[in-house]
Amino acid sequence: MELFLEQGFDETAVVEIAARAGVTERTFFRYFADKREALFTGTPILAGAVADAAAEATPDSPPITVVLAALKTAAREVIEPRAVYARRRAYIIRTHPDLHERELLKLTQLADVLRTTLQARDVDEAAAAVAADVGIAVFSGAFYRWAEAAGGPDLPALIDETYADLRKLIC
Amino acid sequence: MELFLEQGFDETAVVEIAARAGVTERTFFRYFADKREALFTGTPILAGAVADAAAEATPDSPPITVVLAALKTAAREVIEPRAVYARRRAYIIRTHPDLHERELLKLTQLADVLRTTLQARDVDEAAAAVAADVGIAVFSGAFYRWAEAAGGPDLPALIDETYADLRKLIC
DNA sequence: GTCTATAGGGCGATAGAC
DNA sequence: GTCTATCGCCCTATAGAC
Repeated sequence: MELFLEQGFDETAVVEIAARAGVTERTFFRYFADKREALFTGTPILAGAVADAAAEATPDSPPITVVLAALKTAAREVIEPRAVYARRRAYIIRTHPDLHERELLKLTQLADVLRTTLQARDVDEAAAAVAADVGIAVFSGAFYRWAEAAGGPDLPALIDETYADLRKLIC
Repeated sequence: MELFLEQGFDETAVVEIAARAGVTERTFFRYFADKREALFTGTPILAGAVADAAAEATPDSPPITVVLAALKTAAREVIEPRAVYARRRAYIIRTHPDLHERELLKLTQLADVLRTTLQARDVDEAAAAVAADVGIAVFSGAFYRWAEAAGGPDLPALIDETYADLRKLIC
């Protein structure tokens, strides 16, 4: 992140990152499948928090409630405590299409985690898929607003607002 | 697509594609920014059809109605007539993460087109954004189901079904 | 069209941890 | 003595500069 902020993503070669970390280029690629992956080490942590929160939800809650509550819990536990880092990272990603692309892939993987967790709670496949996708769409919209406006509402509040917008639109 | 189906995406070098097309490698890169782009020549056509259909919708229709109708029209006009091609292409993309990634980016660009079109019709920014995102989520879920099951319902019908699932979930 | 940097993968050698 | 992390050097294809 230091180098990406100093020089830009494209202008930073893997060999430079490796040098600053005190390893060789080859070692970098043992940790990260490609250069972009280095900005996504947090994804499994977020995914784990989301899965845990969803698994622990009270039985018989509607799937969309489970999903949104899990995302809010994860936001509170893993994103808010690293707010400065998360906003810097979001800025780099937002300004580079290749990274944006990778982020979108990670978000669908987060949806997969939610879908699987819901199915393990006996939600049927179609409903689980829709609930997971809607949840991720809401989360991602809310995260975008949150990252833009430091000092505004916190992320769980923005998730609620974004979901309210959605209900207003289609109900 | 011939080469990707014969040998796989990773196993096909740009120089092979260029050779089969009777041009040089350099010429390939004049047409396509990268190897993946060659599978997305249809995106501007789809985006154009969506934008046209959305712009022509009857005034004062609710935004989500405009969006879904535009996507169904575009599906009928540009995807269904090329169904065999579209399913082959979807198969290649689905089985390769790098291509899946690029597809996700193209879908967000399609959402951008819808959002802009809605705003030109005096829909307010937040509502336009949500309607566009929901529309694309529904479209993409429906397209996935359609691509999986040749011989099943057509794409517009699946868009309606997927949207019905969504309403059942959150209304 | 030519020329070049860099991403990214393969593989054997080596050094330290347990 | 085994296991794992890193290195070092090889290679090719992508993609960008001119």
